[in-house]
Amino acid sequence: MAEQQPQLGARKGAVLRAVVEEYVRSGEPVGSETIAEHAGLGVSSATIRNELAALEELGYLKHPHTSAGRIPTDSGYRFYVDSLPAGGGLRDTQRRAIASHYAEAILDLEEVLKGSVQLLSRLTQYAGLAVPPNASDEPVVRLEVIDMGPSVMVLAVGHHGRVDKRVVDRPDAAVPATFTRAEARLAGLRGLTYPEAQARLLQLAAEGPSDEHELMLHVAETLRTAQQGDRAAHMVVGGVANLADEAQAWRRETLRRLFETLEREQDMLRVLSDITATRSALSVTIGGEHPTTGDLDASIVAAPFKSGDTTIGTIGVVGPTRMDYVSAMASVRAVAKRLTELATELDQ
Amino acid sequence: MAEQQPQLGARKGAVLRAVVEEYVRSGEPVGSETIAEHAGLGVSSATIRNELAALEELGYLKHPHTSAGRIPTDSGYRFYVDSLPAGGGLRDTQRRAIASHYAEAILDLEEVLKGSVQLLSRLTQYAGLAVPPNASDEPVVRLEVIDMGPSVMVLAVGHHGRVDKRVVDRPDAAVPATFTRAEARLAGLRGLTYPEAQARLLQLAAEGPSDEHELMLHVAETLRTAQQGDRAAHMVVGGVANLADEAQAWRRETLRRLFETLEREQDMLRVLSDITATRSALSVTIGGEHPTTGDLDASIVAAPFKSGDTTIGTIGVVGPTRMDYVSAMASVRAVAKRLTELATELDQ
DNA sequence: CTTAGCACTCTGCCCGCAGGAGTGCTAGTA
DNA sequence: TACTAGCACTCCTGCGGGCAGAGTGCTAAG
Repeated sequence: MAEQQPQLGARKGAVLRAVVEEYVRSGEPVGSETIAEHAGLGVSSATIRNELAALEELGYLKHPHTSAGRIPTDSGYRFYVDSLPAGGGLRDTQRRAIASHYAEAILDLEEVLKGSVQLLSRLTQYAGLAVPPNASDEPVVRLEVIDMGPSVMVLAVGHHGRVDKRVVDRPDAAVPATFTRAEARLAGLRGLTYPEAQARLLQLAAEGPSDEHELMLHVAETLRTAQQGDRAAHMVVGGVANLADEAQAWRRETLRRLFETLEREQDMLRVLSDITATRSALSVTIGGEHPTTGDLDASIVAAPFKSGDTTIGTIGVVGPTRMDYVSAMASVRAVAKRLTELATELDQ
Repeated sequence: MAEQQPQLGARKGAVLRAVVEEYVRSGEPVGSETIAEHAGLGVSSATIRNELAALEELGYLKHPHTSAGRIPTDSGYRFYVDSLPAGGGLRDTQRRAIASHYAEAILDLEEVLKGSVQLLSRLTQYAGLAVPPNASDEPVVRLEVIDMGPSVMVLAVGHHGRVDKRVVDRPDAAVPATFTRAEARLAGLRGLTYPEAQARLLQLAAEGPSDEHELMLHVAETLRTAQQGDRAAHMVVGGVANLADEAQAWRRETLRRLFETLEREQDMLRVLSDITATRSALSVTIGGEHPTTGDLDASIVAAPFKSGDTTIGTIGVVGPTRMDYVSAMASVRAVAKRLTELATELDQ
């Protein structure tokens, strides 16, 4: 990472880092004097002023007004984040909180995710969010069509513990025996992956007796949604109250839009998948780097978690661009790591 | 309702109603002049001032400071709400929105609830919330124990379309045949209600072979949680962004606490069950009338919905004490009515 | 019982001003 | 050449005073 960023010269980099850290800490625009005193560079504030002017020229800093200190731009945060060392940054209290949170074994991945999102929001004081696994590579362990009288419930259980249900109209031609036969056929699909089972079902629907036809199509449809769009219905969000904290300087209107965005799960899912598609490990999206976060002054720190070698989901935090990136990144990294261990273990 | 409230005299009542309506509309403390002009009582502002002073004495109004107008106290809102006529109050646009929302038939009650909560939040501009049915009187239509390799998934499906799952440790003594036998036994419980099935399971666990013992206890436990505490996991909340709107005068800190409370589902569930336990139809809780809403300046309007004659859940909205009660009550009443129709129809 | 009239109170806002923070520049120094 | 001290300048912020406005509460009269 640190190699890819434009060269700035060691001191400019140090000054920029100092501005970011001080601004994140205090929330006030940072002046040359403060940096000269605290950053330990051994130069006077006048020299710092020259550097600050240069950094502003380069687009890393900005000025609320003439006689105020500097605050970082999105690019400034970007430079800062890219210049951070790859690991570490976890405070001892955080490390302990993580350890004790996962001390109790929970077997249901969905529950684990909910807990992890809560944990992240407590660790960082931002909002936590997670995209649970979708069902592409997972084997199907159970498919059912349950006669509910006026309707039919279609149920699919995946090997990772995923359960999808849909309630659909009862086909006119269906009689009790239809369900018995259908279930027998469905039992034959166990062990196939979702896409395989879906394909096979379309075939069965075409071949099988006409009263089963419709049922099979419903099951196929259930499997299809389980593989993609339906993830939305299961996005996990927690700790949003943190975003309303006074420490976050969001204007009321921006805050409202932020909450709206968090509720439109489709949007958040697109952001997260955009993020994790481009980068394979821990990724940070800062303000305007993504259109959705841009006009919200929000940043997202997210990391994928895996089972074995395949990525099965994403977990992260949302906070203000003026975020404690060190702590957020360390927390997300650590939680994603634990999740990967857990998921790998649960699946084996 | 209107009979139970303390007698005030017609004009005092009219003045109080005028203050509430004007304050809800404008958000500004209301002065005697405004009322004299708009309320159409045909008396001068001086007379109104006397009435206002009396209403303040009685605890229905308060004064931010000497030279400001009046705003209602919680008791003031209470009087206002109790004096409202029992029905009506739905605007035409709202009526149409409700009709078109339910035009498309959805069979899954859980999905219907999510949609209804969204609908309510849009209708009222507050946050919607709902407690879905628990599983006390419902017949069990399917019970399963699924061998997931290192763990076991217990699955219970209720007749209303409810699905409960739990992932538990795989008993050491279990072999594949254990699951086949267990499922056969579980099939025998179909049609029993949750408590009946639970009782029967404890019996089966005691009688049955030892390798099934543990499985049966897990199933019994799943049924138990489905009947009570577990409801928390399914509380539906929507439109919380509305609460962050500038129109709502909540201080930042109060807003944060409000969001925290909404996230602690247990708390909200207790509030809602407290509410619906005491009143059978549409109920309104205003600020300090309940400890949880008291220091949040929040009110809750909620109504139960039923299937046939039994109450199966609750739906409502949360907003500021300075709420448009007429619109909120009408919307909640109408949505609860539709839900009752739908649930009754789905269950038959 | 109601009302007109009026003195009084308190807020909100505008204004101007002083203080302060921070910059940018220039000239001098290692 | 790179740094620094010094200083003029800019712009925000906070504060006090004064003024207009809203609204009350009281009194006295109808």
